[in-house]
Amino acid sequence: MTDALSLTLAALADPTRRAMVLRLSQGVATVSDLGAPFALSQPAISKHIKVLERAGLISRSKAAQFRPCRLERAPLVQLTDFMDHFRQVTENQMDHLESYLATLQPNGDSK
Amino acid sequence: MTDALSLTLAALADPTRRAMVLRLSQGVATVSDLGAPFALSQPAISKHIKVLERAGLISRSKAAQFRPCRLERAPLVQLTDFMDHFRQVTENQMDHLESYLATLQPNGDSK
DNA sequence: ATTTTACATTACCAATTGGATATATAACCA
DNA sequence: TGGTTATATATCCAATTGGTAATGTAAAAT
Repeated sequence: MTDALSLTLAALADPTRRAMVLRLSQGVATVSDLGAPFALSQPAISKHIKVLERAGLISRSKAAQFRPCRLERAPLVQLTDFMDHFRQVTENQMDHLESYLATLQPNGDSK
Repeated sequence: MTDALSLTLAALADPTRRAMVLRLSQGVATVSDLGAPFALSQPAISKHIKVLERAGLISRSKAAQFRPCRLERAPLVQLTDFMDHFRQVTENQMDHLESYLATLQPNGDSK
């Protein structure tokens, strides 16, 4: 399971890491920031972050003792592109309802 | 890792299973159909399919000796909804280019 | 009735994962 | 200098995963 998309999906297949990534979608955060919400040991947090980093979902810089993390868009874009393959399957009932209602318009011609 | 979204992501974090799911997005297929493209033992195929089933991504019916599989939309919708949280991050340059070009139209008013 | 087809289940294995504790490193602070 | 803060690394462990070969089962086909 060495390909990029698999790494991304595996990294996101954990609620702790998803919460971290959601947090990072609001802006940069340190390792401690990311770990604060969880009742986990510090090494456990470091491990989770390393998984995200290995998947390319985040990158880390350096500032004093801190390692600020920020979200990277490439893997998210790749995953979104993959999900596009299922557009036909996932288009929801609201969408269908809208098209259906459109056919019911009192002047229901297409132009 | 027992929640629905984690199960879905873990199930998709494997190229074999992603290929199966893509195949199923084109329509129903039997277990053998799904396994045919891969150099894997039959139990390995059955295992992969069971992972997809456990994640709710597919359901199986019965027809003679066959167990036709079909894609279920709910987990895909849930995942798409999750990805929507990153819309701001993933909106691509094409989108931005389009909006930018719109501002350059020779009669660039909004209506 | 027997064989074949399609699939599931079992038992086993190596590798990976998610957690913990304990220890190391490195920068800031007093 | 010494202590504190932020983070990483090293072990260790149990559970899960992805694969295999062997066997079971149920319906179809001959």
